[in-house]
Amino acid sequence: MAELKAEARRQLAAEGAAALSVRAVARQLGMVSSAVYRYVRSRDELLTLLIIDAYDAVGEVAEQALHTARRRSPAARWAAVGRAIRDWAIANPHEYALIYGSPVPGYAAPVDTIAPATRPTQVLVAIVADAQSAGSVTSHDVRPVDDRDLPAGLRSDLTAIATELGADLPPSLLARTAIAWSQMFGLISFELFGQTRNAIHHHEQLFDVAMASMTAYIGLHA
Amino acid sequence: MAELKAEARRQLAAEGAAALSVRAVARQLGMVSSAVYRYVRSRDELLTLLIIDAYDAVGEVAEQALHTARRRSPAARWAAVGRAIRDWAIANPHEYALIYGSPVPGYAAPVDTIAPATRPTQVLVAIVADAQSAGSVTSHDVRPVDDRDLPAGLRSDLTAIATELGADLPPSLLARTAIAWSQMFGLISFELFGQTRNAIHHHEQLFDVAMASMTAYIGLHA
DNA sequence: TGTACATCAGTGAACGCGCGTTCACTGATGTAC
DNA sequence: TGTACATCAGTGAACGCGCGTTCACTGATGTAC
Repeated sequence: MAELKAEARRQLAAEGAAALSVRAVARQLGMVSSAVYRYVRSRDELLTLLIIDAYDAVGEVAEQALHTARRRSPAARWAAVGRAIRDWAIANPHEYALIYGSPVPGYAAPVDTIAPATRPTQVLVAIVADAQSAGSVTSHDVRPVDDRDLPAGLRSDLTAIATELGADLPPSLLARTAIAWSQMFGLISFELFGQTRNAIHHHEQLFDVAMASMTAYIGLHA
Repeated sequence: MAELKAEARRQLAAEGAAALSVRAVARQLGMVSSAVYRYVRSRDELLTLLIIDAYDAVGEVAEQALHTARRRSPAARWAAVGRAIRDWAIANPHEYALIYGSPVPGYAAPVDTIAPATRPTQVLVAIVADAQSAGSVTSHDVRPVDDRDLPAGLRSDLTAIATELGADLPPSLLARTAIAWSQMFGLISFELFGQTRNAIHHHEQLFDVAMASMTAYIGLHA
């Protein structure tokens, strides 16, 4: 089973999710294709395993980075986690694409993927929540400044998310966090998917500037 | 030829890029698969046509939105273009995924796609450049405030981009634009690719808040 | 200690499928003299 | 006005391929009495 997953991961890394096939995995493992069905109900289930693994891997990396940076400032912690996620994405582009890229056609993510999917997000939210409860989030003039800047529907979404994550975060702060969070993944995706090819060459520098910028935008102190 | 592209687009919309096949297109058109080769050298060329069309479509939509909002404030123009891009993405999710999602495995984008790919970006940059040359960009305290906040490598990338686009933009301002730009596409991708499923339900409201937030961040006045 | 039996990993053949691409061809339409 | 010829859109068969999945099976390993 471990070998199967390892080989599937290898093929994912080499060719991408679309090219992942039960037969190729079996071939590489020196067995007949039907033998794989002893371990896995279908190709989709194999894909699900890989998706969960990928979320766990990036979640692990994020948690590890936060732990290492735990004594530093909130802004430094956010940047450290961001950099760790980016490094992981660059090292594992197909795994990144599998979970943060376009959905695999015809594949519907089962419930088992939900929990691992939230791991990296939880790490980022925890940084902001900690800073907030330590009273160190700076107020500034870039909206949403406070909860009155948010329409009711969005405000209730954000309140529900905060409750779900057990974080005591005002919706406006969580909104800024979500915006910074999507900025981060947007930038990684642009870099990885080639959108900035021929234009940006110093991606790491841009990423660092973006992290500094976005932490200031959220209100995390340096 | 027009019918061929139309049918290919229809299949792309229905099933996604991975499922797009020469044979299926031919079948739908009531002809034999080999007939398609009279119009198109290979499946990859067909894909390239669709990619160019998609970039042109979203570019067109962005340009149109800017034109309609041309008398409004820079911030309102940015938001209008953003909303237009998001609307287009929601209406054409597979086309969006084709150009802004994970790259199609085994497909290498040819040179012909470069020019159309820059169209939406150019619209956004133009808004900022206009505001800048009108002297209406607000300075603020979120880095990068000025060019000294940028490392040399990134600064030269950004200078080159400004020159390329014929825009007179200081690197720091272009950096903020790029960050806001990737925020916007990150948010659209998260929404479209299901990353915020079960958490955010009022995507449009979040998007509008993000646009307001990011224009303030760039320094565009409302 | 030895035997009968169950479990389990993996085999091999087959199913029906769709794919991209090549190739020699047909028959209708248009053009030149 | 009529005929010979070229162009062109599309045909039909074939190539070789890889895929997911099912099914009855074999043979080794482990377990119970």
